Amino acid sequence: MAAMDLLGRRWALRVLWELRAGPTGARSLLAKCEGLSSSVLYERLRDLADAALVVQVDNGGYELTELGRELGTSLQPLDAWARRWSNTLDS
Amino acid sequence: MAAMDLLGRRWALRVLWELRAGPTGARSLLAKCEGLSSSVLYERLRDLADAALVVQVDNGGYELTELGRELGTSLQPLDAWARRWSNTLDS
DNA sequence: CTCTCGTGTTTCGGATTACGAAACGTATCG
DNA sequence: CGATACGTTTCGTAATCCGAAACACGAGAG
Repeated sequence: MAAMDLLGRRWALRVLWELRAGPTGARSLLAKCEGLSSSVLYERLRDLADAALVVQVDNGGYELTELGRELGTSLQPLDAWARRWSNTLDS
Repeated sequence: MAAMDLLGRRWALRVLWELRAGPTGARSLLAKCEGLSSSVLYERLRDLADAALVVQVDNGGYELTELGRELGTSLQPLDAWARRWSNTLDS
């Protein structure tokens, strides 16, 4: 499964996750992802760009491509599950 | 997002992915995941077990828990997307 | 019983990757 | 001209991963 090789890399899924909200700057991504270093972020952004899931916009920020948004929506059930799981951890 | 910290680790998602098919042995998982080393596999299996997503069965193999199966089904749209994406790579 | 084969599992040295802070280039605002 | 904010790169250190080897255990065969 080729998609897993890409999404399995550290922070790849998380970065995609954050980009679902819309165009986001690099420094903003770093702020949202606690523990992510800038060097790794740009490496992942290149990975995702090479896979045609992300493109860079005029002002320098990043946003999902059509393909990336499709992946984003198919991540929605995972989002729902993660929220439920997060709640069971509290109790 | 706590789920991302777990699933963001290398091979974590992929191992879960493979376990959706049903109870699977460790050596079988190594065969399915080309490039995965045994040391990392057992580390991930421990991670997933600590998160109550995976349990070890009598004969030594591994299978998803109820929680793990829920996560598995929420991965189904991602599965469908990955297949579509894999096809676009061929053309 | 013993030998063999197929498991799950651990160990460890070398290779790869990630971290984290610093710095560079550029643009904008006062 | 500073000062600030941003995208980006660099680099030494730390963490992680790979990969092969080995160990432990059980099931069958001879």
